[in-house]
Amino acid sequence: MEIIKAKLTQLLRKTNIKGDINFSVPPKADIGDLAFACFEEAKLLNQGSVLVAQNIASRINDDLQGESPLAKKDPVSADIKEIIDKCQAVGSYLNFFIKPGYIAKVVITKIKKDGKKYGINKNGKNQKVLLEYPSNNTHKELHVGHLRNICIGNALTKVFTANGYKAVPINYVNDFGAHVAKCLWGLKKFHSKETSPKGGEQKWLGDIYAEASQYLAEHLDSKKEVEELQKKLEAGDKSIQPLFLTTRKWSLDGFKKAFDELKVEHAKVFFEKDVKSAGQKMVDQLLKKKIAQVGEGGAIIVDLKQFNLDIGLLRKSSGTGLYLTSDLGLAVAKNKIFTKVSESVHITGTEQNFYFKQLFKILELAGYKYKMTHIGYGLVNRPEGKMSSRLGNVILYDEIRNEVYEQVFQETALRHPDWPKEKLIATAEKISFAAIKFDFLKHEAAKIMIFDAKSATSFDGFTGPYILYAAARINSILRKAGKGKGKIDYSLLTQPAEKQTVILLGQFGEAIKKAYANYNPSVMAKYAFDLAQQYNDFYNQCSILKVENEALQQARVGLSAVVKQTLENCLDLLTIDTVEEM
RNA sequence: GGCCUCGUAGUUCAAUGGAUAGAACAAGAGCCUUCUAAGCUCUGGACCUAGGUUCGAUUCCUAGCGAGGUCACCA
Repeated sequence: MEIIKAKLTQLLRKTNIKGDINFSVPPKADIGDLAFACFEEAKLLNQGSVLVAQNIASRINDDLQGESPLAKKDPVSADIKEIIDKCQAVGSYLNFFIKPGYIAKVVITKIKKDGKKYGINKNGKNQKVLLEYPSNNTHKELHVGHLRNICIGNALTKVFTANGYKAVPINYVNDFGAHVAKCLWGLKKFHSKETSPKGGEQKWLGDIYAEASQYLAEHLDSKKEVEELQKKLEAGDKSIQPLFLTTRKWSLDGFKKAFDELKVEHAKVFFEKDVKSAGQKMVDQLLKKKIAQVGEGGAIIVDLKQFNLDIGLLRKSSGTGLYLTSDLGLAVAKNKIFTKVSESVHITGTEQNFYFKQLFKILELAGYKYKMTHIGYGLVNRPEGKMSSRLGNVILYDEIRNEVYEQVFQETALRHPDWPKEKLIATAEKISFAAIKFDFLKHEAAKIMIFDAKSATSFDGFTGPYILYAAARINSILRKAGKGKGKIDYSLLTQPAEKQTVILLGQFGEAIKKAYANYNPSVMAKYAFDLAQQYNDFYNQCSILKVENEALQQARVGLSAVVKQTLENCLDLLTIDTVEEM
């Protein structure tokens, strides 16, 4: 695609165009394949009207193919006939129709050559970017929000990498805050006599935490006990250490299992317990530098009102820390381990948007220079309303995974009664994760989304399984086609469905750039769906294996193979695997 | 109340200020002796309101209405 654009740019330059030359894709294929909009040119003439733009479009069109000397003599315009069927001025646009055979040859050859690397670029110049997610807490369970967080984080890591950055996924586990104190307090107070954790260790802790939170909200006088416990915890008091370490391990083991199956591969995990004291030290330093000050009741604060960011609380009046305290310590720890970081990306829920503005401003005041980005993702709601732990309608990660898997397994078993059980299980697992991940990634991160188990487990339409199905069909064709021999003539691919498929394949690299520019993996989800849909259209319109002409058959098999390659590359950015059959 | 998001078909979601606002689901009508029908084709159906900037606004600005989030000892 770039080659064609470059040649067209070269051509257009000959027609007295002064401004930048950019191309867009017309809304419908029957209008053209590539468009040059003349609005910019009209603006340069200080007459930004639609009429002027229209005149320019038809003037250029005449220059290119009319009776003008340029059209007749210029070698470039002769050369361009290899590439372009025709061009047409429509309104303020100049639309080009690309020659189907030519673009098929160029695009397919390129994908064959690049293989798994097709589509990526080196724009990032190998700069180091830290991506911090999902920043989960011990002593609590993984719920559907964490799942969305992980899907986004995984995909963004891949997108950064595909754009030439050195993306480093890290995690920051909050294992040392008030929530731990609450949980341990609740455990000691209400459950000290129970010997075996109910419903699994992780769930037991989660339940106790929820119970304790609710109790404390109603019994304010118990707060002091919890605070005492937190102080002991932070001081490393021996009376609480063993219980802390045991329960902490329960949580971490549970996380590891989930991370493994979701393919999260953190390069480094930071724990709050290890960075908190460094954070407290930094608070002292900020106090010395007069960036921080003593506030109400002896608490330590930073006044950020001049930045319209209210006041940041760095240390409680009791002397214990908060999230901000630890996050400062985390910044210190991160910079010790990772040098020359160009950007640090944090992925959390949008409810922390304000918090991260404060944090970034404080770090900036403290002298940190690298780019800091917060990606907030919207709440995950249920069709029947808001999710909240108090109402007891939080969906846990395990629940979703099991529910989707059950449904996928049954459907797969129904379709393939002859398959051995291991194959059914392996296939159903892959389809399940594809369904789940795709459902979360097809939405833009910042927006609130509704998780509907029904539509996520559906296999129709804009879903992961739909795309896997297209890939599975291609596999089937490739198996039957066997190995082709000799050179394949891709210029035989001139049917509309073939041409459209090829053009879409050629746009993959631009989709990767756009996903990066917007920090938005849903661009890749949309692309994968579009390509699968386009291939299904081709599949229905053109016989592949049953066509008489053997050369054409080989070309179509070749096209199928590169569609599969591109689909796989695209799904890989979403950490979704394809299946051989389904 | 201050600040930050967001209002698009019945539903869930798209659209760097640019062509007739795209999909998917749901509804209705078709397509398997033919490469996997978890597929394809066709039919209806939408920019919260009022101003402003612009040749041109779903997109930018202002106000209003509506939804959500957040505003120092919570995570």
